[in-house]
Amino acid sequence: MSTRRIAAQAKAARKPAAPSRMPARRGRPRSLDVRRKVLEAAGALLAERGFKATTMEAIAERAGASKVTLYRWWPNKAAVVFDAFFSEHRTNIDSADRGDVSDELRAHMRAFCKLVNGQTGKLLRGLVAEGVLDPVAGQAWRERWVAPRRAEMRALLERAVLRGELPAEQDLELVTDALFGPLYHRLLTQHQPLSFSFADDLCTIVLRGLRCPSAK
Amino acid sequence: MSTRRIAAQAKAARKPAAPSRMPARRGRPRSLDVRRKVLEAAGALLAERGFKATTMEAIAERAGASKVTLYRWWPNKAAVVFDAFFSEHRTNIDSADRGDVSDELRAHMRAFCKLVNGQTGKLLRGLVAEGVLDPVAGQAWRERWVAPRRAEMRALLERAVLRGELPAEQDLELVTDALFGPLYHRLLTQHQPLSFSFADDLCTIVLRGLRCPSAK
Amino acid sequence: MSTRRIAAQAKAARKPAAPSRMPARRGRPRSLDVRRKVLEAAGALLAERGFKATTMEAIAERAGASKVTLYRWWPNKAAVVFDAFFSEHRTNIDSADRGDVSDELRAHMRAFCKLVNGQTGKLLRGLVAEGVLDPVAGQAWRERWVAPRRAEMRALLERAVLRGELPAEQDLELVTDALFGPLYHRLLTQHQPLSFSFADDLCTIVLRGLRCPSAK
Amino acid sequence: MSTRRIAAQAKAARKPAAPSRMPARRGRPRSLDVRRKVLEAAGALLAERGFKATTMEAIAERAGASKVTLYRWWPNKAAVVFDAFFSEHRTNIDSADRGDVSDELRAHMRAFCKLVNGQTGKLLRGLVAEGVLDPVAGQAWRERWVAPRRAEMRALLERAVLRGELPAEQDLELVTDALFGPLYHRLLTQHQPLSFSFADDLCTIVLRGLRCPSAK
DNA sequence: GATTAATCGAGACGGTACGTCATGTCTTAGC
DNA sequence: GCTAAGACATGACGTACCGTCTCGATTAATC
Repeated sequence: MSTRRIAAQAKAARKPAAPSRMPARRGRPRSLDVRRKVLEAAGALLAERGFKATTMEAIAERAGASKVTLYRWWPNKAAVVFDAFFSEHRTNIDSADRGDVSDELRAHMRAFCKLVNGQTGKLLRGLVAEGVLDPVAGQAWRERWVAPRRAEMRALLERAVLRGELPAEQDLELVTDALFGPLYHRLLTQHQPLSFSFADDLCTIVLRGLRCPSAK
Repeated sequence: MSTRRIAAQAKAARKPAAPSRMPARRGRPRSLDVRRKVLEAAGALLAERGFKATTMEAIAERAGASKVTLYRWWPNKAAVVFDAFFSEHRTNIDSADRGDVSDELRAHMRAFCKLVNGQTGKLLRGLVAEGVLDPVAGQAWRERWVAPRRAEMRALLERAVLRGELPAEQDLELVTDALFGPLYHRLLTQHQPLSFSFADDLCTIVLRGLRCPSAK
Repeated sequence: MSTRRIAAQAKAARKPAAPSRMPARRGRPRSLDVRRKVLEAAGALLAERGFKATTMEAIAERAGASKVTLYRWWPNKAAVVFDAFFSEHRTNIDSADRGDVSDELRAHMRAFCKLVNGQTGKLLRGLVAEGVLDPVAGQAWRERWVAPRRAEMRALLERAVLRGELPAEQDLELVTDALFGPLYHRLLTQHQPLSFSFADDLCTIVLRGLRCPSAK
Repeated sequence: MSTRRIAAQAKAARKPAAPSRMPARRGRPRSLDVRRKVLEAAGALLAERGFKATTMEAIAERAGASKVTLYRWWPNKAAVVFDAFFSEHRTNIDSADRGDVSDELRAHMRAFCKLVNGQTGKLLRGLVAEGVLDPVAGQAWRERWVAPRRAEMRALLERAVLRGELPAEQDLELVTDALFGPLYHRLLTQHQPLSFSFADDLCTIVLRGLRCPSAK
C-alpha cells in the first residue's frame, strides 16, 4: 500500500466519519493536479540529482507547491520519492507463458537486468539505500517493489511446477532469492557488471541445481 | 585501502617526496591517541544509534576531539565510520580446509550468516546503504569488506577445484555471487530470515548446479 | 535608516511591487515578538559582555530564536547590535530653547557628557569601533547616531544665529565638529576624563572664537 | 613601551636574573631577521587587507615564520600590528619653530591632515578601533601614538606661551584636544572630508578663542 | 670538539564562532 | 478546506582563526 494512503488514512481517522451515502465534504477539495505536479517534480529531481540531493524544498519549489502540501500528503521525503518512482515506473517484468521454464526464466531475468541497467536501476539503488536506513521506507520498498517482483517470479515458477518441469516439493521463496539475490548484489555493490550472460549462467546453475537429483 | 590513508596520501603528495630511508617528518606528529579515541567514539555511536544518527559533531564531542581534527584525517562521516567499523570488526570468516567442499562451504556460509545476524549485521546494513548513496563510500565498501570476503570464498572454491570436487572451467566470480548474493539480499531487504537452513539449502542448490552435468 | 529595513527592502525588491493601498503580503508574517526578543537579548549581552564577546550564537540562544532567523533579518552582528542599541537608547539630548547660546550650548554639551560617561558610553565605544572597521556598520553609525546628534546641535546653533548671537556666515558643520570632536576623542582614547569642566571650557573657547572679530 | 618588550620581560622574569654586567645568555640567540620579516609581513597585510582581515595565521605564513614564534614575542595580534605600524611609520609631524603660533599651528595641523589622509590614515583607523575594543591595545595606542603627537603639540603651544602669543594660564591639554579632537572625529566617522581648509578654520577659531579677552 | 640550551619551522590539536542548509511545523491570506 | 508563500526552531554541516602544544633541526656560547 502506498505510504501516501497510509498518511491520508491517519489524517482522515481524526475527523468524524462522514455519512456513507453522502460525503458532504466541505471546503476546497484536494487538487489532484498538485499531486501530479509534485510527483513529476520529484521524479525529475531524482533522475537529475539522485536520492540524496533531492530535497523536499527543491521538490516544492519545482512543483510550485508549498512544503505544507507535501507534508500533508506524504509523511517524509522517502514517501514522496517512492510514490514518484512508482507512478512513473509501473513496469511489470516480462513473464509470458512460453511453455518452458528455462526460456521463460532466462527471458524474465534478462528483462530484469535490462530494466535495472538503465535509468531505473540508478533510482532503485537510492530507494534500496533509503529502505535500509529507514524502517518505514523499508516497508514501502518491500511492499511496492520487492513483493510484486517476487509474485511475478513465483507465478513463473509455479507454472513450471505444474508443467512438471520442476520438483513440487521445492521451497520457491528460496529459489526466488537464489535467482534475484545475485542480481541485486551486483546492482548494489557494482563489483561486476550485470550482464545478460551473468543472468543466463545464473539461471543455468539454479535450474540444474533444482532438477539434478544427485547426492547432497 | 583505507579512506584515511587516501586522505593522508593526498596531503603527502603536495610535499616533495622525502628521501625514502629517512622520513624527516617535520611538525608535530599526528597523535595516534586521538585517532584511537575518534574511532572508538564513532564505533560506539554507530552501535548505539545507527549510521544515520551518528554525526561528526557527536563523534568529535565523545572523542574529546575537535571537528577540525576529524576533517583533517577523514573527508566525511562515511570515512570515519568505515574506519571505525573495520578497526573493530576485522573478523575473518571461517574457511578452514576440511577436505570437502560441501562441508567447508556450509560452514563458511553459516559463519557468514551468524556474523551478519548479530550486531555486525546491523552495522553492515548502514555501511551498504552509504556505499550505495555515495561513490566514495561505495569504493571503500568494496575494497574493505566485499573484496576480502570474496577472496576468502574464492580460496575455498579454488581448493575444491584443485581437489577435483568442482569442474575447472567454472567462472568463480559467478559462483561467489550465486552464494553471497541471496544472503545480502535477505540481509538488506529483510523479507525473510537469514537462517542456517536457508544457507544450507542454497549451498545444496548451487553445488548441485555446478556438479550436475545435465543439459542446459 | 535601520539596517534591518535595508535588508527587508532588499527582500521586497525582488518581488513585484504590491499595490500601495493594499499590501497583500502572502505567507506567514514576520513575528514582531521574535524581533523584540532578539533585540532585548542583544542589548543585554552587549551591556554584560561588550561588543566583541557578543556573538550571534549567544544572541540566538538567549532570545530563543534560531540563527537562521537572525541572518534572515540582519546581515551581520553589527546590524543586530546597532538595532538593539538604538531601540533601547533613543535618548534625545537636551536642546531646549533657553534664549542664550552660551547657556544652551553648555547644557547640551554637559548632557552629552553625562550620557556618554555612563553605560551608554561604554556601548557607544563598541559601536564606533565596529563602524570604523566595517563600512556598512560605519554607514549605520553615521545615519543612526552621528546625524541625529549633529541635527540637534545644528538646530541649537541656528537658533543662536537667528537671535544674532553668532555671526551668520559661519560654517556650522565646522563648529559642530569643533564642539563634538574633542568629546569623542576623549571618549575613545580615554587619555583624559570627560568632565563637565572640560565641556564648559571647550564651549567657552569655541564661542569666543566665533564671536571675537579680532585679526586672523 | 613596546608591547613586545613587555612580553619579553615577562618571559625573562621567570628565569633567574642574569649577572648585570654580563648577560651570559646561553642557547641560540633570537633571530632579528625573523622579527623584521614578521613586521614586514604584518605591515603589508595590514595595508592590503585592513586590520580585521590581518590574521596571525596569514602573518606567519607570509613571514615564513611559525605561529609559535609570533606568540613567543608578541602576546596577540594587536601587539604585532602595532609594532609593525610603528616600525614603518615613525614619522614625526612638522613642528619647526617659525616664530609665530598661527603659522606653526596651521603647518602642524596641515601636516597631520596630510599624513592621515593617506595610507597611514587608513591604518590608523584600524588601530584606533582595536584600541577601543581591547584595553591592552588601547594602552599601546595611547603610549605609542597619542602621547608623542600630543607632546609635539604641547611643545608647539609652550613655545607660543613663552613668546607671549598665548596666555600663560591656559590648560594646554584642553587646547590640544580642541585642536586634535575634530581631526580624529572626521578621520573616524568620515562624515566630512579632512581638508586643509577645515584644519585652517579650526586653528583660527581656537586661536581666537584663546586670545580673545571677551566675557564668557 | 662536544655539550647544552634557546631558537626556529612546521603543523597537529581543542576550542569557539561563523554562516549555510534541510527538516518539519506553524501562520497568514487567497481561492 | 485546501492552497502558496514563507517565517520559524532545530540541528548538523564544513570552515576559519585562535592560542597551545609537540616535534626535529639549527645555532651559538660554554665546557
